[in-house]
Amino acid sequence: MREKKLLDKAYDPGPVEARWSKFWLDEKLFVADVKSEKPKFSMVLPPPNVTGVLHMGHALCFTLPDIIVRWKKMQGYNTMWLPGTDHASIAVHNVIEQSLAEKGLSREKVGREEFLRIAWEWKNKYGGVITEQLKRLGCSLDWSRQRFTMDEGFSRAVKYVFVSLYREGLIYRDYYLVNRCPRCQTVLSDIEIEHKEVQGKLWYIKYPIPGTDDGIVVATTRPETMLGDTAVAVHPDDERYTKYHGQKVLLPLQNRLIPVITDERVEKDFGTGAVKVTPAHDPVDFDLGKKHNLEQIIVIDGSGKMTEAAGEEFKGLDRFACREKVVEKLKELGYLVKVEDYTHAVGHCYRCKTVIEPYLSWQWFVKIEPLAKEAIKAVEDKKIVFIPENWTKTYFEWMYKIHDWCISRQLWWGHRIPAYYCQNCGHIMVEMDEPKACEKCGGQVVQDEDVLDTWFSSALWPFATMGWPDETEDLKVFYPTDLLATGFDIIFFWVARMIMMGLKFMKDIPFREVFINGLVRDMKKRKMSKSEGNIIDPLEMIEKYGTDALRFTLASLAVPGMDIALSEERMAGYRAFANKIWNASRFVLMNLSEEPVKVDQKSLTLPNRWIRSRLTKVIQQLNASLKDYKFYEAAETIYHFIWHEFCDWYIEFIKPELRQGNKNTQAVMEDTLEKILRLLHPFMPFITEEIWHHLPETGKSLLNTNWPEPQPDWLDEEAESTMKFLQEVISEVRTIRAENRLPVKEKVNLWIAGGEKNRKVAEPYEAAIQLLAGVEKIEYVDELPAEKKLLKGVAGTTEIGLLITKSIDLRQEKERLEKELSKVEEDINKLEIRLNNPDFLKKAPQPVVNEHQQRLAELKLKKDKLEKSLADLRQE
RNA sequence: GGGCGAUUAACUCAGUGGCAGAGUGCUACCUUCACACGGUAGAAGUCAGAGGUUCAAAUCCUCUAUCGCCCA
Repeated sequence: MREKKLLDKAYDPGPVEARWSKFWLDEKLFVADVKSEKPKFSMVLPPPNVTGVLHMGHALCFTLPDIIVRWKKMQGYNTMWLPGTDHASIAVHNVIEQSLAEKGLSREKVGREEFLRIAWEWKNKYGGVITEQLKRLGCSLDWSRQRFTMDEGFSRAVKYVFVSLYREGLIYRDYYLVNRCPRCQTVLSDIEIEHKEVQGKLWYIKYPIPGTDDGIVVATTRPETMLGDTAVAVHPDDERYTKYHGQKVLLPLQNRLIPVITDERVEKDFGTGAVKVTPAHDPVDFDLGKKHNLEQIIVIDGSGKMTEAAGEEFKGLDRFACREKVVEKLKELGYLVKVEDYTHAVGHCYRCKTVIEPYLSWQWFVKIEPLAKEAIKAVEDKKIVFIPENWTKTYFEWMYKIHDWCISRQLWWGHRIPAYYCQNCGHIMVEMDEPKACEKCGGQVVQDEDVLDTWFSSALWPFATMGWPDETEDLKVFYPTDLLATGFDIIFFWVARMIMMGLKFMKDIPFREVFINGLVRDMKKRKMSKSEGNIIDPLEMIEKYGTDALRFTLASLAVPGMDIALSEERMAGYRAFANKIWNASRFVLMNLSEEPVKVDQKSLTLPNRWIRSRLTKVIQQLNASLKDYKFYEAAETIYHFIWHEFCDWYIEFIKPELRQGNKNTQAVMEDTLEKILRLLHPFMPFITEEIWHHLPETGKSLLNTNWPEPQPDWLDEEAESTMKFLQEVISEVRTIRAENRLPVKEKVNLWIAGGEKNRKVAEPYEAAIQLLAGVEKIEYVDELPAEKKLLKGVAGTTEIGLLITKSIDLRQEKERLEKELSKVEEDINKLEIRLNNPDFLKKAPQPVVNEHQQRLAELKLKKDKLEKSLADLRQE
């Protein structure tokens, strides 16, 4: 006797998830074995910000690869999926500064050391939130290998990379115009700037020629920068300005004489064709200034305030206040010619949305071209492939016109730049360890105040997490990784840079495939954002619908290359699916045989042959879909199979056999459910694990079982077509019933035409037909008698009739048949047009023609039968 | 301005040349002994528009319109 562990009537995800989550971790089921003989499958998790809380984007980006990892693990791979968090320089910095501000403090007041102490304390306290949330998603992450981008080993790797690149000349320091966020008080790289269309103005300002009434009118969107102008530029071919070449104009408000220069880069069509040149505050002007040897006058400082150089009147003003004052002043003095509305793109800080200020300063840069070249080649040679493939183009577009990467940040939380300056002679030393004194003059050294861009360290994630620069076992076994799953928004920030750094320092690609998932949006396809208030919180969804439902929803919506419009209803639908599986399993468990039984493949009844044939095809389909990361297709396949084949037909069909105590059917039923649980496990790990443990004779974890192999000898086309016929008969009876308002309780007698042939097929399964169609008695006849009072229908090409006792409204029945007839006639018409076309017969492939002909023949048969039934009806 | 993508049932979306599909919602009936988080049946489409290629187009090509995103 086997122990029967029955299930409750409804599935309650909460306790089940808590239990298995803990079990998987306690039993270390996700921990990879570096000594394993199995082939490896490795991934690194895109490290979420340590400040972060789980949002739907994470949920998607982590659920999809988890499906792959669990699938691979069950397929016998030694899987390793490495988790961790990112130190998120600016984000943490902002948090700490804010908390200081609340206490009336500032980072300057507490000092660097204390600031970092507070930051670490904060990290240790709150940094684990997102990791705990990740565990609730059920991701099979190897927590024994968890890393943090600022842990000791990682910091060493970062320093090592900086020092090597510097020594190779790929990192340099330069006085350059960079993007600075006046609020975050740091510079940013090009790609950390978001360009947004802004309704602004175009101010036309006259710069007079001294001693005349004449002058040059320039147009600008930023009048406040005029205080730092050092030239006016025109196009050399612009005849309007030829006479001014080589002249000087007077800069209003500052009363400085500045030259008129010529340059091809000036757009003749913009404004008046003459532009002011502010080398210290505009990227184009910066280049012009270098080319024409112009002075760089800084009039706006790093906080967005006007400097001394802006003049007594403006100094200390905020840049926008200054703009107003400059405009007012110009107007007053008669220099303002006109003002136009003007829409243009303005750079904003990607973190705090403040308008970026171009800022002239000493910064560190990575010389990117040599690195990019290799990274482009790796993708060109298809050593790394993007999925979907069209992201390759986006990657190339960016890589071809890539700029040097500004990596210094004026923040304290992060990897401090290992550059040391001699206070005596100014010599720069870049070292792993702090030098005691200047190597040249023996003078005292101070370390660079700045830290590195967070992405500089994330770029090392795939190998620094595995112990690099040491030659570890992990690196040998698990690098390069097989797959990286991430969002398209960080292809530039992260993916491209990992490729560059991986190729540079590991001499090998960091991953073979990059799966780019879509963005999760709301039902109106808007981005989810706090300010819109349209956030769907994954944790809330987990509470309401269960993790499995959330995971399945995300999988079913994950069409590669498409954004996801998420809705709660969908999740409710998949919670219902979970409940459906639960109850189907409940049924199976209630009907399990007392003794263990083996399936006898040779003597299976139809439904068993059918379900095993279908199961095999489903496994094949799932493998194909998952191989191509078509999660939606895989989800749909398993959903349809479980609900609409296993539950709707198989279970219903075998009920009579179970009542008769058919042991072989019990065995197939149990075996099929067990395989279903395995197939569904990657998508819905919790409920499947729970149900599986209710089955007798299982093991430690479903995760340790093998992914079912398709069994070619289970394929059974004959069983599938017979089953189809029986399904059609049952459906037709149900349709006739429904259309004629015959409740299931009123038993009817069923007549099936087709004589002995159909008797042979249907007779063994009469019990099932009776049960599923509400039939009392089944009669087999060659043809349905015309004189009988039968409600007639056509199942496939077989005529069936329902003999009823009570009289019903025949008008209903007539309408039904007429409607069906007209549909059939329409289809016949379409097919005939095609089949009467000689070109079609000549040019279409033979199988297609055959298929059309066969379909037409079947439809004609059906039409005849429908017409006959209608005629009978009219006679009554 | 350059690039990418979308437009299919009321909604959200599958569908890469050969019968127009799914889920949800809707309508009607049914509390049948796994499940009302359920069952059965049904209605529902100018596949954005125009042209072209083809025996055959939702699918390939061209143009147009609308909407999104990325980069200047």
